[in-house]
This record gives sequence, structure tokens and C-alpha cells, in this order.
Amino acid sequence: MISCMNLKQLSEKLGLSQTTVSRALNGYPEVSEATRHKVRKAAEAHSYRPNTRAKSLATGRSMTIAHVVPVSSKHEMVNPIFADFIAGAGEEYSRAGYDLLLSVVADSDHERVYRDIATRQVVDGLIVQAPTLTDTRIPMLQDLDIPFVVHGRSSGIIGAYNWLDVNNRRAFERATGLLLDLGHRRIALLNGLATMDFAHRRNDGYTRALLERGIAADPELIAHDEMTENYGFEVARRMLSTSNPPTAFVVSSIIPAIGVRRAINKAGLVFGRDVSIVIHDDDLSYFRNTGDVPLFTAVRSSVREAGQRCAAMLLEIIRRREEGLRNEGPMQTLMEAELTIGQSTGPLIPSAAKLRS
Amino acid sequence: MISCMNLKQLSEKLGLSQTTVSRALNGYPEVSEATRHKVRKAAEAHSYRPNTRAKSLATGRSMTIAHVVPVSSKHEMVNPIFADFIAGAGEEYSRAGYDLLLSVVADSDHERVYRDIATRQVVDGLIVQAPTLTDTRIPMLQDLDIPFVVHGRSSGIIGAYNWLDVNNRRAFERATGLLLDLGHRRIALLNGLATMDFAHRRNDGYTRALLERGIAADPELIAHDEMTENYGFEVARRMLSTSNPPTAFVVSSIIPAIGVRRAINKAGLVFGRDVSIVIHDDDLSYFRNTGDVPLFTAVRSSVREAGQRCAAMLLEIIRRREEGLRNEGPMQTLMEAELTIGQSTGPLIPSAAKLRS
DNA sequence: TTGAAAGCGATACCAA
DNA sequence: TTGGTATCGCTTTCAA
Repeated sequence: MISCMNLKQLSEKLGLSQTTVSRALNGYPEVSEATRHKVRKAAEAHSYRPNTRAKSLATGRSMTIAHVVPVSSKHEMVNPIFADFIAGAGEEYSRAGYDLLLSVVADSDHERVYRDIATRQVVDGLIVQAPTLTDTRIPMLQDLDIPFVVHGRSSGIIGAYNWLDVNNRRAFERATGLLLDLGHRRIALLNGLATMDFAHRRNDGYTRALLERGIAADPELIAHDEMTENYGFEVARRMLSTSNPPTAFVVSSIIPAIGVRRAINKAGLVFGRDVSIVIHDDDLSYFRNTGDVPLFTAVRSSVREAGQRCAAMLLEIIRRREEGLRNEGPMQTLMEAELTIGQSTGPLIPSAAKLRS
Repeated sequence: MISCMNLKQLSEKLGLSQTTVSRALNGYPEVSEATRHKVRKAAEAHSYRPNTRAKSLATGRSMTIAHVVPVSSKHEMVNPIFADFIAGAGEEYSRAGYDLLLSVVADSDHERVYRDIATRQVVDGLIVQAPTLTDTRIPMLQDLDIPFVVHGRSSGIIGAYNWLDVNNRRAFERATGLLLDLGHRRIALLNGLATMDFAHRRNDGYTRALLERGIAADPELIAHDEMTENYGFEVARRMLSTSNPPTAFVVSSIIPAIGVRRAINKAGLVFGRDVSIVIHDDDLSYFRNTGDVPLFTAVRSSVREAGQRCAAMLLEIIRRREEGLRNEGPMQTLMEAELTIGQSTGPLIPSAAKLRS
């Protein structure tokens, strides 16, 4: 069994003070090179690692960032897209020597959890996921004066805050427009929960594209809910069984899109051949591509990039604050969504037979 | 701006000692009810939260568990199945007042990261993911004497350790057997990396099912690699273009299975109709079902359960150790895999036209 | 260039 | 039932 040693033991072994050893290991300039070398070698030999808890208590910085991942209280599911977002962020953190604290939390009591994390002083900053139209976490965190970056935006909030978002409105406008240009007239929108800010923006883009062509949005073709596979299935089945079914679906996430496919099969239709087109997107990016890009992969790497950039922003904000530059203004990044249509989306042109009007 | 107060300030405000306030809040019996009530009210009013770092330094327990998620250094991807595993575990942790520290790490230097986490004393225990055939992390962590649970097993390790695994061998034996019973004779196996312990066990089960029917496994029909969408696509395309293609695929994860479908489409074949059957599983469970179960959803909830149970085991191990019961023997759980065949797997019976032998 | 000592914010032992 | 004080392991200021 290996017992791990602390600073005191190491310094005694070296016949030096704790101060000197600490300075040597942390790269302070006032240590002689000879001493530093000796200390480094000894630390290596005994595989000394400073106790993180003690270190952070002494420095006042925990070198930890919190992410709170909402798990649906209704479906006990997390959006798997978070995995990629966190992978991207996590990479950035470990590069900078930060740890990542993950809270998996029912979406009902988010605010309490955020307040808790902030006031327990367990992290140096945090990422706010899945903001609603008017998200109370934002003013609360501002009040607590802890660095944070919102992944997404909250339209109802007045003041400025740091965010990274994708241009959801334009992305959905373009996607819907693409389908319209191909001749589709009955296009369904399977969106996320209506309380979510992104869902609102996506609705906007969708409606705008229709209006540009003089088409009024049909409320029968718009659905809002948590983005589960079953949601996609149920809604698509219902819509497909009406007398005037959609010929295309715009789906807000890859998960319900799987359900939509299932409904299409079940209705005896063949996806991408004679009935309908599904364009799904993930939580962040949109699709356009000519060729053979595996859609699933394209989505994932874009989310990963978002995570990376969010993390980088947050670390930069923390850095600035430590240097006393607190009035630099908010950091705000709008990722322009790329439209990618991969092979797995199916062919773009629906058969004339089924295309109405 | 809200400034958060510490124990000292709170106790001064109350005219009590820090000791008493601490005791009152932590439920020690030797505090009078009147005092406790007063303290509780004041703490509530000022929304006092003990500083986690100080607390854990003083108690010696960090109330944090680490998970290390491998991100492929080759493909920069994490297995999305981890999201569900962690969701399950995270739920268990927050129930018990534990935090979850997540390390996203290139699969190349896993051992260093594990050693680091253990020796920095930042967590009370950890979960080992994706063990290889002879995983060096296991003896190392035993050496460091830190509580851990392995998600999976490592066949090459001699001593006993705590693990939770699924019966991979039997699951793949049954799955392959099912296809054989349906008349398939050319069944491909798309497995994970050959270094992984689970891949080895799955190979075993697959081979065994074939041998039981007197069929020798064809090495041309077996593939090992990281489970990406593209891997599934490339391998399936290659296999389908030979003169003696498979009529069914057994795929080790849902991600490459998406690629397999794409390859099937590309070859001009229709999945589940006239050519082939894909049975995929996730990292933990297997599929059987008559009806309309959305496969994707079934997988996910089983992984979630595994995460929950792993976490519960670990917390129990930590609890026992704190009570000094260190020689209780290892905890080992074998989840019997359930075979679920959902609608999205496609029909089970391939058309006679394409079924050879 | 080195070291002694005072924090950081809690817990826990020992007295009162 | 309460309070004083040492302690956890490290950083950091101040003196030498």
C-alpha cells in the first residue's frame, strides 16, 4: 500500500522549510535553481501531489468549474448531446488545470442547486445550460457575483451577461426555406419545450420562412415537448394519420427524429423515398451538406466545439477577474449555424406522387 | 450583490461560539433545542452555507466521487452511453449529498489521471470505466487504498475487486443464437476494440453460439474497433460488397449500428426488409421484445440503472470503510442481460430470397 | 535565497 | 450545554 506524503513530510525529508518547497514546486522565481532541482526530484520520487482541498482553501480558488445537467423529471432522461458538450468543455478545463464538477439534477429545482453550488464556494465559475425564456438563474448568479457563461440565451433578461449561442432563428429559417424551395408545403415542426428560449427562436425562424412565401403556419403541424424518442414517434404518427399529413418534418433534435423515422415506417411509408423528409438538428447546429457526411457525427463535433468555446470563455472571464479587469463588458458569441444535410437525412426531393399542393 | 457569510461571522452575529453554531447546524445532540432553533433560523435568514473546501479539509472527507470518461484520442468522441450512466450515478450521489467530479481524458494516459485524482485527495472514491483485458488501473488503485468500483471486469486481474458488469458472453450468445434460429448463417460481428474486456467476452458468446450449431466463425465477418458511426459504415460496406455477404449484423453499440444502416441503404438494400437484420446493443444491456418498445429508449434506461447501482455500491463501500468494516469481501454484481428486440431493429425474418445456405 | 508564522474556514477534542 | 483551541495541508506575508 502506498501512503501519500504531504508538504510537511516532504520538506522534512529534504531538510528545507515548507515555504521553500512550496515555492520551488510552484515556480516562484526567488528559489535557487539548485534547490528547485533537488525539490523537484524528491517530489517526483515520492510522487508528491499537493492536497487539493488544502490548496484551494489557502488560495481561495478551487480550480473547479460546475456544469449542471438537467435530467427530465418527467422522463428521467438527459439529452445525450450534453455528453459531447461536456467532452469539449472538459478538454479545455484539463488543459488549463481545472476540474469539472457535474451536477445531475431534476429540472424542477434548478435554481436551488445553482444557488447552492455558488454559495458553498466549491467552484470558481459555472455554465448555465438550457435557459428558459426568462431565466431566473441569470440575475441570481449576477447577484452572487460568481463568473458564469450561459449556453444559449434568455430573451426576457434585460441586463447583459456572458453567453454563447447558435443562431437558432436563422438556422430554422434556412432549413424550412430549403424544404419549401424543394416544393414542400406541409412542413411539420417538432420543437422542444415551449418554455425554452431556443424553442422560441426556432419557432420564429420556421414561421418567418413560411411567411416569406406567403404561407401561414398551421398550428396542427407544430408540436412542443421534451425531446424524447417517443415524443417524435407519437407526434409524427398522429400527424401522418390525418387527412392532410405533412410531407416533411423539421425536428429539433436527433432523438425525437429517431422516433419520427419509426412512425414513418409504421405508417408503411419509406423515409426519404416516397413520403417525407426529416431534417433534424441537435441543440446547437444545423445541417447542410452535399455528400456523404455522417449526420450524427457532424452534429456531435459541432456540439463539442460549443462546449470547448463556452469553457474557454469562462476561463478567460475568471482570468480577467483575477487581474482586476472586471469592467470589460460581457462576452457574447453567436455561432452561425451551418446547414448540413447528410446521407442519413435521406434524399432531399420527395416523390411527386406524395407531394401535395 | 450578495456576500456570503462564514461561520465566524454567523456566530458573532448570534453571540455564540463557532463550535456551538457548527454543532447546532450539524445536528449534534448536545445543543439545546432553543439554541439550535435560533441558529437554524439565523443561518436560513443569511442563507449561510458552509464552505465546502474548509469542511472537507477539516473532516478529511471530500464528499466527492470521480468518474473518468475516456475520450478517444483517435476520434475525439465520447461514447454517448456515458451520459446515461453518469445521469444514473449522479442521481444516487446527490441523494447522498455527494458531488461528482468528472474527468474527460484522452484514453492514452488513463493511468496517470487515475493516480493523480487518487493522490491529490480530491475525492473519496472513484469509478473505473471501460476496463481492458488486464487493466493496470485496478492493482494501482488497490495499492493507493482508495475505494473504487469497476464498471465491467478485467479478466486478466487475479485478485478480487468490486465490479458491476453485464453478462456479455451470454447476451451475445443468445443474440447470435436468435439469428441462427431464424435461419441466418452469415452473421457479422461488429465489436469494440479488441483490448477491451467486454469485447473479448462478446466474441466468446458469439463464437460459442456458432459452435453450438457446428458453424465455425468466419474471421472475415468479425471486426474490432472504436465504436464510431463511420466504423459501422465502412465495415458494413466492405462486408456487403463481397461475394458472400452477411445477412445479419450483430453490432456492439448503437452508434456504429447507425453507420451499418447507412451502408445498407447505400448498397441499395432495405434494412429489415430484404437483406439483413441489425441487432445492436449498448454497453450494458441486450434486447428482446415482442412489441413496440423504442429500442433506443430501452437501452438508455438500462445503462442508467447500471450507473445508479455502481454508485450505490461505491457509497456502500465508503460507508463500510468509515465504520471500520474493511474486510467484508468484494462487492460483485452481474446484471443478467435482457434480450430486447424493438421495432426499430426491424423485422426479424429476412426474406428467403436473400438468405443463403 | 530561505524560514517562521499567520491565515484560509471549517471540525473536534478537552475543559469548564 | 457551551466555549477555547488545536488541527487539516497548503499559500503567502514579513523578517532575516
